Amino acid sequence: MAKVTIADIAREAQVSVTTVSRFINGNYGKMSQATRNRVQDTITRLDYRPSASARRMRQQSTHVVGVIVSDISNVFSSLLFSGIYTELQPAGYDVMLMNSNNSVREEHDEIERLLAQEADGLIIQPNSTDFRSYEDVTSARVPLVMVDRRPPNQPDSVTSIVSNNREACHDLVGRLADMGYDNLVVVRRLRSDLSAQTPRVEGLKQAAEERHVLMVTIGAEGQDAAWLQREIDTTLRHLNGRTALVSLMGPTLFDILTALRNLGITFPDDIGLVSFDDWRWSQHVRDGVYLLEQDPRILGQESAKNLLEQIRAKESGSGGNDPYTASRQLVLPVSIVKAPSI
Amino acid sequence: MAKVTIADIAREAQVSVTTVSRFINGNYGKMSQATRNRVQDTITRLDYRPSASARRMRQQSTHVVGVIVSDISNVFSSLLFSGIYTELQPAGYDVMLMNSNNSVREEHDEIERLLAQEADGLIIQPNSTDFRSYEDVTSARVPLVMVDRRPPNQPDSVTSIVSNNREACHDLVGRLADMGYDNLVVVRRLRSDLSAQTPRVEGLKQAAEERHVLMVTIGAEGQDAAWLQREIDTTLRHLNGRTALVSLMGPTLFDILTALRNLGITFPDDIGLVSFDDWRWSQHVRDGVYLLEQDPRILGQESAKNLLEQIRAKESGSGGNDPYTASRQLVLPVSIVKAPSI
DNA sequence: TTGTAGGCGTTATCAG
DNA sequence: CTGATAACGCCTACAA
Repeated sequence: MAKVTIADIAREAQVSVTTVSRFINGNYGKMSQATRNRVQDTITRLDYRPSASARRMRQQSTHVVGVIVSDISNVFSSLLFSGIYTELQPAGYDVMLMNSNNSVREEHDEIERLLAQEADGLIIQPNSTDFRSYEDVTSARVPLVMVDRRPPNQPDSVTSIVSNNREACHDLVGRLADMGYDNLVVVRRLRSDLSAQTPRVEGLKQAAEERHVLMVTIGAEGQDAAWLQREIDTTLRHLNGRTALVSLMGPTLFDILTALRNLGITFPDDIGLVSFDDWRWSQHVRDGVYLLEQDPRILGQESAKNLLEQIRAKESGSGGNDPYTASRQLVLPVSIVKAPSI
Repeated sequence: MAKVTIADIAREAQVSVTTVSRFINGNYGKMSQATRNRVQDTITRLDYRPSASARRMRQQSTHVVGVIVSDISNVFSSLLFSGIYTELQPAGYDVMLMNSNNSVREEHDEIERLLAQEADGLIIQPNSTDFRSYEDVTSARVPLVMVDRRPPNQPDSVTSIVSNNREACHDLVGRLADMGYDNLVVVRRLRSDLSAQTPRVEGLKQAAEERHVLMVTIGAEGQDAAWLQREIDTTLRHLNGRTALVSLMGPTLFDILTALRNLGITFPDDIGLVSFDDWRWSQHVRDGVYLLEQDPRILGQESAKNLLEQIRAKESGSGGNDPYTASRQLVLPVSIVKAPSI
């Protein structure tokens, strides 16, 4: 049973392919009710479905959008995708999702694949600190949104949607200092060259200097929970005064809690504890952990909305068919989930 | 700057399109090193990328696989996707991900979209209790894997990959009875017609009868945390003896913990607590919650592996081009994460 | 209101 | 080793 095509429908329904094509595209305008019904019936009878591949050839748009996240098993990514999908699906776009695994190389491959798919637009959570990694996209004039992270040399002509990590961290230190904390132990665990943790560290560092708080950074990149535990233990032994532990990402909080439990360290009695995380499971740990929280779903929605605008700008051709006239720089607020862990 | 095609390369490199096409597909077998280099250079110079849409037209396969999950914001779904992607990406397949939102209607739409995309195969976490919802797929002879849930009337000719929910629950009751529990309060929260919770309830119920344990089910469908709290409170007041609370899905555990805290009920002192969940955050709640756990990533990997086999079976044409000769019925074990909450 | 025919970018089948 | 050319399934001027 070979695939049924528009020609088959035309023959069976005794009409021309043009008529069938018009029907498919909803141009009933000039079509007698009779033919219309006949075509409809034949289509359902033969179980015909127009080939998306063939349509793409004749149109400039594929109605496919590509999304590359850095780690799909992280809750952040799935909520981000959820937000993206919520906007794109009703608009008639299908989404190809790729996981770059925090690797610049894999990311590059995936960008090429999506360009080969002629995706109408790309949303990327980037891994590279060098925007040149993404110039294949811009030089093809493909609508592009960079979300969650921003390469330092990214031009303003490309959309960026991020959280105000830096400021939120700055404010956090102010609060900790006001509460009487003397030291800050920051646990960082970078997984890719480019990370939202970087601006966070910067914000903490600057504020720590301003407020004369001692800041120690534990770089736990590639280290396991046991290592982290030893490191925390050693570090705390060397510090005098009141110390707050800051976890720069959710998964790290998990390891930190294990370490603290094993070490018999409690919060907020022995130390203060703060973490970035995008899901509130930790509110059930003791009396809850003080959180800095993003809303990945909103990041996703805003990304998708802007991407659609770029696509429209490109199609409408008003701005010289340049999608990047619709680009946008957006910084969303990090919100605070208060809890008695500090 | 119009899109550069294979013809442009041919012209610039002074060869025929055939040669370029051969180059693209890696058929260097019969090609002088000279032309080969010339083509390569021209391709990079003009920044040429073959059009996936056009290739699909000429081939029977699209190298695209469609995945429909029931709720992408659930950790289960993202880990499932992660497993699927891990297998499919290296095999050269791109993945379109769709979220059915636990809705049979949306799911149906998405199936149609994926069929229109001529996906080489579909992996579905189904919402419908009636397999006829999926017959559009099978009648098009498109490779299909049903994962996590199984419609009662699904034929064995279609791959099913699920966990042994029923047996795991049966065993659980045995253990609870041995430990001296008299009552079982089961919190169910179905979100779609078809759910992995159904076989779980069945397993619990059967074992409860066998072991003469009293089982009460709280159907929290569509109810919020406050409602659940009241319901738990009332139920517990009416029970004599030792009671274990069983949560049939992760998100519900979250609400249950809130309720218990608000009610001042502790575990394992006042009651026992057990939950299904696919992520171990709850090991940090008190001294940890006893869990029944699936590995969604493995479910995903197995799904993808079988899908690839079906695709190969179809292409090789050995079994009369029928992908379903490679179908498989697989039941993976639920594992137990012990913790002193019972 | 309906039909004809050419072309979208690629691959496969033949010939050289 | 390389080329010419006919499909693939659909859309859209242009005709009728």
